[in-house]
Amino acid sequence: MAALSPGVLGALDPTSDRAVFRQIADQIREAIDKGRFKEGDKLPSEAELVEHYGVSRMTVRNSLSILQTEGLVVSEHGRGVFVRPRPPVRRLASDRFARRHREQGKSAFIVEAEAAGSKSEVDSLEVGEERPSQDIAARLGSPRRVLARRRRYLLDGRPVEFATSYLPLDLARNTPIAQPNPGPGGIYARLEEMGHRLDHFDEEIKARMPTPQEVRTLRLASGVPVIHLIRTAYDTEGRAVEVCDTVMAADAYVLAYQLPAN
Amino acid sequence: MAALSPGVLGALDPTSDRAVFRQIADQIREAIDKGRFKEGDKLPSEAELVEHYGVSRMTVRNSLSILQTEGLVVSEHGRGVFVRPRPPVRRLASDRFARRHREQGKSAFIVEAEAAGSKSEVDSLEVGEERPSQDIAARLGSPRRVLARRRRYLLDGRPVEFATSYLPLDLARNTPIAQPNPGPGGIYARLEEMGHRLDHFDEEIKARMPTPQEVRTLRLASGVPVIHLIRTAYDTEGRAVEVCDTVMAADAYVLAYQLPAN
DNA sequence: CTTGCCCACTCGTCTATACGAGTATGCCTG
DNA sequence: CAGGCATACTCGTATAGACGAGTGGGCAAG
Repeated sequence: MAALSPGVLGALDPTSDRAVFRQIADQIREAIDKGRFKEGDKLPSEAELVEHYGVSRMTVRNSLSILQTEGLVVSEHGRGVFVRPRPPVRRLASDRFARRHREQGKSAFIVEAEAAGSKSEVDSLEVGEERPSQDIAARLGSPRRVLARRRRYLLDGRPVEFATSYLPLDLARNTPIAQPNPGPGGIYARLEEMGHRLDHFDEEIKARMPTPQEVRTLRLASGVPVIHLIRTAYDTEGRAVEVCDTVMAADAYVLAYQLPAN
Repeated sequence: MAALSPGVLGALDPTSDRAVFRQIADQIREAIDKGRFKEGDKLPSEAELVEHYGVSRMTVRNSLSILQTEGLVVSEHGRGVFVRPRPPVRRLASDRFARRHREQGKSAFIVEAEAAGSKSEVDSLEVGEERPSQDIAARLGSPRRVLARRRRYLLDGRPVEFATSYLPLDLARNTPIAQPNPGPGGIYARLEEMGHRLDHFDEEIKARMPTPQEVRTLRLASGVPVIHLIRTAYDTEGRAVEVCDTVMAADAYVLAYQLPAN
């Protein structure tokens, strides 16, 4: 039961006014930053840390909970506390909705995933009519009812994104868009076939901590924020034809945009 | 000392297998969501919650710490625990670096802030030469040394963003760009005057929890992630002339992009 | 050899207590 | 009335102990 990780963690400074649990968190954080604990490594158990620092278990747990909310470590019941592995990230390029991609027939998500060598799935597909929230209604020009298409995307079995598309009912009712599978190229291809040639998209991006519901849906570790993206699609007549509300696990994504300088 | 918030919080379900501290957190969260506690409101004190639920103080604190990491509440030593107020949000439009804005002479940040009726400041401006990190070097075409310009932006006295611009030394040395104040229109205006007509920007966006250093610099409440934006500016010859690394308080920003559909 | 159980070790939940430190209020003093 | 102090109330830090529940390895029985 002696120090299982000899020399990796130092001693406390009793003269410091920094709280003990913060000092412990600082030392572990530094050890991770410097690579003395690597991705996936098991940290010393709570009991070992109690032993090493001569503090009570609650103090140690307090330290570990700090590192957990920072997203540095994850704890697994019955197994230990581990340095959080950095998952592969998906890069979302700003041209992912370009017409030329649509014309190839596959959905943007699947094309990109396959290019990255990952296995992708889409599940919990729900399609139905509903009353839009105030925010969605405002973006769509205040329709009374909308068609909502909900789906969750998984990458190599891990849920990474949950998205809902909203379309005005007068536009989507009794069309392939109201079917679970709207056909090759997705709903944007169908919209264009129906005469709504797409002109541009507006995207709004926020980041925040997930709600408990989002934690479940995306199986998020603690300390992982979400990226909340709201995209509005406009046709060439300036009408908003779709709003897509997407919540992404922030540790699985990097968004890329290209902006002209003029 | 009776229930100071009569009826707002319910009772525990002893038959539930949901942990007590989670049930308490659930009830407070629901009360906030439904508006029974409003922004800035003081929650019942820990002692009152202990009384109300008949649990120990550590259990109550555990509940509150959940809500804190979710970003729903903030605690203030000696005062109480409060529903976190949603700060005013700065909207960053994707045309904020358009040439027409530059030609007006003011920096993008200040122009936007004034338009929104906020008072803006820039502080901790540091300009100096340094060795670039591996990542920055790769984006700039592997220069050995770079000019770094660091600054922090404040809105109505609150720090919201910390940014560092990196430029290849051969391009920036002995130019106004190496001065603390580069003059009207900022460094992009100077670059264009020097013959580097800007063509486009690449922006990469990630979200994550802040480091302790970022918590201090941006005075972040717990439960607030950061948005990490890395922008690379290219001139018309395809050369990367600047990389700007920006860390933003996520609760203060919404990023907006417009994408063409073709 | 395989199956199943037990046990040791891990983190999860909860209690009870103590003292420290920051804040606000009101009273007392000058 | 102004200033300062006492006090009560707030959250912060830390201890010690108890039991529960998930995991994994080893041992024993079949």
